[in-house]
Amino acid sequence: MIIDKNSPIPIYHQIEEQIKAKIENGFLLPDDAIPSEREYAEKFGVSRMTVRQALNNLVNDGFLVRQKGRGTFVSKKKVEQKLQGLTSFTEDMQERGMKPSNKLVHFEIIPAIESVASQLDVPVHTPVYEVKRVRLADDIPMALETTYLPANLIKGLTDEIINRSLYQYIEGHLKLEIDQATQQLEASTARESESKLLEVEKGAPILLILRTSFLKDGTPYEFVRSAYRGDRYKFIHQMSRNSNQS
Amino acid sequence: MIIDKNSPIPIYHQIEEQIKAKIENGFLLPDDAIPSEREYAEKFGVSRMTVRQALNNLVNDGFLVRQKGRGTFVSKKKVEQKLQGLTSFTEDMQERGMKPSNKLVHFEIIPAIESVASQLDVPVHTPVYEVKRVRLADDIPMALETTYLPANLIKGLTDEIINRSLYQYIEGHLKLEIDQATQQLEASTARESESKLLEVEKGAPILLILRTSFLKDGTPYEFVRSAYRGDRYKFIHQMSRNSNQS
DNA sequence: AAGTGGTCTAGACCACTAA
DNA sequence: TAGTGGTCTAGACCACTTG
Repeated sequence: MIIDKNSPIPIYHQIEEQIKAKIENGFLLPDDAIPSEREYAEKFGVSRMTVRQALNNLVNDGFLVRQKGRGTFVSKKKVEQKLQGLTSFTEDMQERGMKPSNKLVHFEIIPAIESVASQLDVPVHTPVYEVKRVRLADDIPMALETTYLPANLIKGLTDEIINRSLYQYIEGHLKLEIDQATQQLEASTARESESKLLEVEKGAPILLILRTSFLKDGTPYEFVRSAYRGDRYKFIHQMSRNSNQS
Repeated sequence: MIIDKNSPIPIYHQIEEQIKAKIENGFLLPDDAIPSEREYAEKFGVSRMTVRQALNNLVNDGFLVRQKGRGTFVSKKKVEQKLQGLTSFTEDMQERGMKPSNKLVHFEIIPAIESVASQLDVPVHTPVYEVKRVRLADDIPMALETTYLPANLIKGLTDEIINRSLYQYIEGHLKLEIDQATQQLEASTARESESKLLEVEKGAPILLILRTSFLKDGTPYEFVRSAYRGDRYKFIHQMSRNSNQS
């Protein structure tokens, strides 16, 4: 382990990366004590505060745990933040080791009904794209997904773009910055029309996911209603305690 | 604003709390610039590094945003974070404006079966508390919840503690630091036994939530299986696109 | 008693932004 | 050019844990 004091990369960041690498490569194992802050400071020829800045970042990222009077230790898990964050159906299935595919049921511009308009924060009857797809995993139906997009925001949409990647079109071509989404999950049972497309019995368990997605400036750009087969899909999700204690 | 240098509470924490209070009380509004680090240092008669530690914590908690060369500003949102993070049933129902209550079905120490043992990362047959409760909202059944806790970690549990607040006992009395949890959500239908306790028809939609919760050092301390009534409960959840860039 | 992380000081130079 | 946050130093005393 060696650092370059003349590098434009901050020293604390260099230290951080090297310790992180040791953890990820297995040179440092869970529950191992790492050298003390003073040891690192001497070894690298830097001040202890600089070492602390590196360690603080690793603690915040969940790689290390401090214990007063004892030392600093490698975290037990660092449960990978995998399925965190906004993922598309395609990304989601790939994470799960399945092959995603689509069947476009229909694609058209319609005037927004009230429930859609309110989610997208536009007046009722504003033109919106309605995209209805059966989502397959390993060629078996997984979900029935209906997406609504404001036509004046997501311009020039074609069925070809949808089949390639909607997110890439929005971020890459339209240069809009996707920020976050709110989801609602609830249990339901398959309606007649859904049961046929999903190839399950009528009344079979369905996981309904309603998602409204926003751009960086807060504009909603997408409202999605997905009906997942209860027998095939589990939604997985991580959350932390300290996100909002005040 | 004034700080007490002789207080056992660290100075940076005192500064932190006072700035946070100003934001929450509306004395500092979103996009407002706060005084510079040097101004704070002089005003409080402390070093700039101490001020920085306070501001860093507020930045990490999402209250402030730094901009190189410009200054430090109050975050736009911070309201959004609501139903984020790990919440108890009690907190969850209160957020939703409902009155939470419990009915203890049973409470005992049993040897862990395989599925529970693997979630809690202990050998099979290790003693665990099993706590089964009907969770009510406005006096109507909302969920059937079964919690498993390793008996050698969560010591001295009584039904009274459970009825008060399990989390407060773990954090306040046992001094363990709760960190994060992984959840699995799936749609199912009510079994005979569940339908009776939840007061729904057999076969009614059920939202199953399986949660494994971890301490700061990565030790799992709790595995919970909750069966929520599909007709009464929706799980709400926010996520951002850039959650995991390192 | 020795070592650890937690807190804190009083400076310093840098890159960046704004006027 | 003046002011800001970003980085860094070389110390210090504290409370805590362990031998």
